[in-house]
Amino acid sequence: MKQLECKEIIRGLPPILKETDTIGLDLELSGLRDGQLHRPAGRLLSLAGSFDGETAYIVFEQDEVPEFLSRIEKATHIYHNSTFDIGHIRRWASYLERKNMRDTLLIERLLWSNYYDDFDLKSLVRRYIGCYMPKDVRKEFKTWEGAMTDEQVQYAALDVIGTWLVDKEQQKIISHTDQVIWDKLYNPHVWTTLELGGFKLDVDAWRDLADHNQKIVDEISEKLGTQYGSTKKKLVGRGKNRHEEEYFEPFNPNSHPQVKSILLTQYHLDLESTDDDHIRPYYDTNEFVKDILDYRKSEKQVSTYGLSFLKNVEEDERIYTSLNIGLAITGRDSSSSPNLQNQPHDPERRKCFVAGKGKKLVLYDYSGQEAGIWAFVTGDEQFKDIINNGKKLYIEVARIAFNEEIKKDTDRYKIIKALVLGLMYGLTPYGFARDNREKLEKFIPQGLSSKAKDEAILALADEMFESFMQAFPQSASYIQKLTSVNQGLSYSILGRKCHLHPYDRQWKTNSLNNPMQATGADMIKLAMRNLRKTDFYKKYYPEGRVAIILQVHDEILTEVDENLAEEWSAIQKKVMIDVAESLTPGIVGGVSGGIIDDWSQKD
DNA sequence: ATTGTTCGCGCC
DNA sequence: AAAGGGCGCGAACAAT
Repeated sequence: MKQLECKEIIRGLPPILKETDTIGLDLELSGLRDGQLHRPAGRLLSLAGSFDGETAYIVFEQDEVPEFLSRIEKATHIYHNSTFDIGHIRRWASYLERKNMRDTLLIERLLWSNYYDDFDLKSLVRRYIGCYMPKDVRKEFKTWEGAMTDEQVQYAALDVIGTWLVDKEQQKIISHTDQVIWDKLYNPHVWTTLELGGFKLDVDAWRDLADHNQKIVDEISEKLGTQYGSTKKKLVGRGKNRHEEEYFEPFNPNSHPQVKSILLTQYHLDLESTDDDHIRPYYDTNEFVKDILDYRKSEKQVSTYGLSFLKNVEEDERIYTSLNIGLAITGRDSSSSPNLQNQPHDPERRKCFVAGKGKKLVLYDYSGQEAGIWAFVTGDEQFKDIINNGKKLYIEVARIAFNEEIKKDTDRYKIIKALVLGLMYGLTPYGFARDNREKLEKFIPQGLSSKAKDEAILALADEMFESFMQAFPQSASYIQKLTSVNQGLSYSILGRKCHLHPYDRQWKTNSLNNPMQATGADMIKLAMRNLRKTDFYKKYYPEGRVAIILQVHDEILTEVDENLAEEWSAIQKKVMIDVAESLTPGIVGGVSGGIIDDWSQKD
């Protein structure tokens, strides 16, 4: 394959550009913190730009950044992964939200989500330009000191040439809907994301938790290590002295092969997996299983959520996550470095995430977001009635589909909840029966043989599915419609695409799941954008008195000065509800939450 | 030694 | 044959 070329490199500032110009831009930095590339650390190596796909202009001093930007102010700016570049550029120059900005990475995801799985610039240059783009030089930047070499300058130049060329091709194929989604949702979301505040952590409390769990881990590890360890032989020494020596290798509870082996040889349990679902049933009757599960629980707390997590805490005792915009195939944002979207629910854990001094947290989450979106996309009048009249979803479903009255938190309630949620995501009766075996068992005749029991459980699951379909014909026909023919594409309510591969055995479940998850993703992005557009935010964000901290898919967390909390809380609530009702008109939007001091509190 | 894959598990 | 979806992270294991 032909290598991507740059005709000319001009070391210096670009000319003044016009409104009709587009310029591909890229920063190179050295000394970025490992795994914290989004944080303001490191030294500027270069800022490069190309507005014709042939010539690259490049500067090396941070003092030149403002003048560079001022010369290209009128043009459309193109980045590949804009949050990185813009986040760093803002360290050296004022760089305010602009409409004429595009991002080849994010636009590629809008165009080809779940069709391609590589979205790096090199892949895009290969796909759109048919050229090879060498990337080896990039590794040198990490620790580079002093001026860039000619080879490195060449690399930086090719980056902006590639970005400019790819953008040109993307603009040829982008649909009107994609364009609207970019302009109205994704571009603003980039700027919103750039302004995420840090989440204050109670470091001492975090350490206490780590210590506590470490003790449990050590105890169980010691006990099991000795009890289930084995004697092995190894060769030691050299020449004539080389001989076999016996040694004791302790059992490692972290090793699934070892756990599996013990279960088989000592307890005659031949399981296909040692995960929670498979071994939990033996928790009360098998001490080994109990120890393993207790161990894993605490081990998780000391590994993922242990002392090493504290490397993410910065000098202000805050954690600044990186929000990866629309990275999931459904368009959800994910959080990394560290991931704050999967913090355990234990109150003790959540208590570590606190409001700063003189501040409050404001948290709202969409209540029953899935059900609302389901009611909208299916047009199911019964679902709409349940939601819009504030009735309890699972209790109503039980009444309508099964003609029974159930109470919250009973076994029957849990089963019906699992059925309803599962149906929206493409669950089959088989899967439903498998995952809810123990609960379903209580509703079949007792004293059956194990084979007859399996059959009875599956029959019950089938029957429940059938009853639901009969009772909710509009939902049933929606499911039927989406799973009978693969149209190749699935859409969010805003029209954001997800490709369904014809030979992917998951296409049916994706076609049911994607509109739900993707619309939820649109909703939360829109809500974040609209929060940022409020007068309140525009006034107080620059003063450091309010900031969005995090979104967790159906939940938005902000931090605000104590004396402004009531006002902001009302705004946040209204913005979130309005967004829901604008995306799913005819469905009453609902949120729950309020003002709190730490993340363990609901409101 | 370094890199990639799998498993298991935390969240919505 | 498999049998709701989407993520990120850490440990172990396998391969280079």
